[in-house]
Order: sequence, then C-alpha cells, then structure tokens
Amino acid sequence: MVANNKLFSTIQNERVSNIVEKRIRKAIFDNHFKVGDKIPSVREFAETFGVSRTTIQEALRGLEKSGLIVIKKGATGGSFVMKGDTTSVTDSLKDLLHLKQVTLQNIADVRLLIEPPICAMAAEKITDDDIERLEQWNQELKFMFQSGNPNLENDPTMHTLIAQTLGNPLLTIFVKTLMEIHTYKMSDLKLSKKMKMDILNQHQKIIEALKKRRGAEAAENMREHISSVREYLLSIG
Amino acid sequence: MVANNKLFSTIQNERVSNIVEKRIRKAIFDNHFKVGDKIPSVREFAETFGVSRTTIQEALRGLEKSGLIVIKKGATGGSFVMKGDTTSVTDSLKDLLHLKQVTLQNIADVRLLIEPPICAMAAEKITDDDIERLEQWNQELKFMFQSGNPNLENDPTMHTLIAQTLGNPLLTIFVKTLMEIHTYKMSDLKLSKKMKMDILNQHQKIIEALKKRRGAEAAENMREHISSVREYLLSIG
DNA sequence: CTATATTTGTACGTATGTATG
DNA sequence: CCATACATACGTACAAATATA
Repeated sequence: MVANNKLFSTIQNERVSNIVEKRIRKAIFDNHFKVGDKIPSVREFAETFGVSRTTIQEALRGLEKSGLIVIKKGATGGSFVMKGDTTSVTDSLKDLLHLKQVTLQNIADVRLLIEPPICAMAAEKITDDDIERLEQWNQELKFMFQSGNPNLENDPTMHTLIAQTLGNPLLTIFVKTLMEIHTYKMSDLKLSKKMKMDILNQHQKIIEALKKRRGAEAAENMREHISSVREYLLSIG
Repeated sequence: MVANNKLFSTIQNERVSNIVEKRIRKAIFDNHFKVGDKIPSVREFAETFGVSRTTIQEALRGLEKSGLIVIKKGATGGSFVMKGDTTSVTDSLKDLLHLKQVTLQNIADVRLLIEPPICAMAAEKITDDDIERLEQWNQELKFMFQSGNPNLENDPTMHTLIAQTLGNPLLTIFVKTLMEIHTYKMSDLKLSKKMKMDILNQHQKIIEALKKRRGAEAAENMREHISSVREYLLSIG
C-alpha cells in the first residue's frame, strides 16, 4: 500500500483516505481548480495516488460533506468544485442543537444580541439597491404567507440581506446560520394569521427606518421584531 | 441491495450509505445510546442492514466527521458515541474562511459586536466560582507567555468561560467557534512582549470589573481589549 | 514477558447501477 | 436503444490494537 519497503519509512498511522482528502483539499485551497471545474475522476485519482478507488471515494465523500465539491453520477458526472456554502456549518450546528438541547428561545436571545446592532450599522452603509431587494423579499414573504406555502427556507432572508450590507463575510455566515437553524426549528410550528401579519409589518418598519438611514430606530425595530416573535413562540411552545 | 423485488417499490436514488448514516444518527438523537456507549461494529451493522461493510464504513465515517462518534481500531475498538463538540462546526468554518477570505479584522469586528454585551450580561449572572476560574486561566496564560509556549489553543479560553456563564448553549458554541478560528488565524503570528503584557492586563481589568459586578465597565474593558488586539494585528499584518 | 489468537477498522479489486449522448 | 464514462456497492484480504495463553 504505502512504502514500508524503506527502513524507517514514514509512520503510517493516519488513514490513507484522510491523507488523500487533505491533499485534494489543499489543492482546491491553493486554487489549482476554479469553481465549477471538474477534478479528476475516482479512477484517475486512484491511479495517481496509487491507492484503491474506495479510498478515493471516501476522501471525495469527505470533501463533499465539507461543501467543497459536489459529486454527480453518470457519463458527464464526476466531482466539481463548489463555491463554499454554509450548508456544512449549518448541518454541524444542527447536530449540536440536538445534542445540546438548544431552544428557540436560545436562538432568539442570540439574535437579540447581534441583529439590532447590525441594523444600526447597516443604516450607514446600506444602498438603495439593497433596500429595494429587502422590499422585494418582504413582498415575496407576503405571497408565501397568503398562499399557505410553508417554504420559508427561501434564501437569503431579509435578516441575512441586512447583515450582508456590512461586507463582513464572517458576520454574514453567522447570521445566515442563525436564520437557518431558526427556520429549521420553526418548521414544525404553525403561525397564526395575526402573527404573520405582525411579522410583515415589523419587517416593513425595519425597512422604513433603514430607508431613512436612522440606525437607532432600525435597531429598535429589529429588537421589537425578534422579541415579539420570541414571546409568541414562548406562548405557543 | 434494497427491495427492487416489489412492483413499484421505493425509488432508490439516495445513496445507501447516506440512508444508513441517517438511521444511525436518528438512533443516537433518540437516545438509544448513551455518551460513551459502543454502537454495533461494522460487521454487525452490515448484517443488520443487509449491506456491505464498506457501506457501513462510509456511514460511520460521516458520523465521525459530524462529531457524533469516535472510531477506534483494535480488539477493544469500535464506534463510541461522543458528546457533541464544536470541532465539526469549527472545521466547516475554517473551510469557509479559506474560501471567503475572512481576515483577522473580520473576526475582530464580529467579536467587538457580541463580546462586550455578553460581558455586560455576564456581570449580573457570574458566580464567585466562575471568577476564580477566570483568574486561574489568566495565570495559566501568563505562564504560557513566559515559557514561550505557543500552545494558546488551551480550551476553554477566558472569553468562552464568560459566555458560558449566561447558560445559553448556542451562544457558547458561537463564542467558542469565534475564539477557535481567531486562534487558528493567529497561529502563524508572533506577538511582541509588550502586546503579551497588555493582553494580560486587559484580561485582568475585565475580570476586576466582573468581580465588582459592574456590567458596563466590564463591557467597555472588553471592547478596549478586542480593539487593542485588532489594532495591533493591523499594524503587524 | 513474549508469542499468538481474536476482534476490530481499513483498503483492495471487481461487479453493478446510473445518467448522458 | 446502445455505448460510454462515471459513481457506488459488494465480498475479500489486510493491518492494527488488544487480550490471552
């Protein structure tokens, strides 16, 4: 398998599939492939690295789970480099939510902590384009509520859009993740008609404040919005 | 493999290893196993599910990556249920950091957003025991600095400890993750002697304010601490 | 204390399923 | 509908870690 033919050859304690995974991961990080590029097939890699197809397969599976590649079957299939998305972070967090018994209130409390100040800062940086997108999104949400469509997972949500205006990718990831696990935890629950109306109005108030570039007001509206949802969830949960 | 012997049997598009992974994951979430418990071996699972060992292997590998189990080799080996830790979240985030070009400044900005208010709230809830642990930790950090030991990854850091006092597991995960990627990004950098002294003193000031249960003061000290580190990193980076 | 048996995960080569042109 | 290029699953062989003789 690996060179044991040399005296004092390298210690082989790590899994071969892990070594392979690291190497390919590094190659992707070092920009040897562009987003959308097809990386070598399982058979090619197996030959290159001198290991079995199963080993390569497991390495690729790991990279897929990390969201670095997407694997497709069939004649035009193979492994394609993805632009990193937050799915892997969210999935890991979801596991922890189960294990650590995180409640919707816990989520709301974290949101209360970070979203109002984000709003305040966003008011200074937000563009007219951004605001238009926010209003569009709220309209779409209205239609979704009206049609009884439970597909709330439509990304990106208003909250993520606001965070995005600050141009800090880490902050965007955090807020996006927060919203995703919030939606995930909410998916069983049924909102009342009144609550849906309230949410839309609260969103609109936040957007109005941002439009006027009034940071403190936007922050306060956001705080009220999240608090309102928090209380509602407490009352029905 | 799976029942294709029935007319109109279930559509088999999903990977078998994925189905197996989900089932075992669910079993763990439903508390069929306790933390530390050994789950069945690859061979046993293969027989139970009627699939090959390789398939089970891949499922277990996925669960290991998610931090739900740890796999050990040897006669007393096998797969053991773990208490979920944040490694999987951190690892996923690290991938994104590479892809999205997250800077130390981005990290500092997020910390500036959430850590001062956490400090303010912690002042109301913190116990004498917590404070003692904080002081112990700062002492250990001092020794580490003196001995030139770069092992800063000693968990949990002061910042995580403070967040923990609030009793919100999600918040703890977020702060822990933040600190881990901060440390990860810092690991190449060499701090000056003066900066190390400053950090220790700033930590001490935060602890003093918490000891007096002065939330606003603790928050302000935390803000100054993170800002100071941020500026320093800017100047040398 | 050393040698060997046993139990476990891990990797291999082959066979099968699947999507495309 | 067939040929092709690919991922995926199978059964077997190997390696590692421990227990036991």
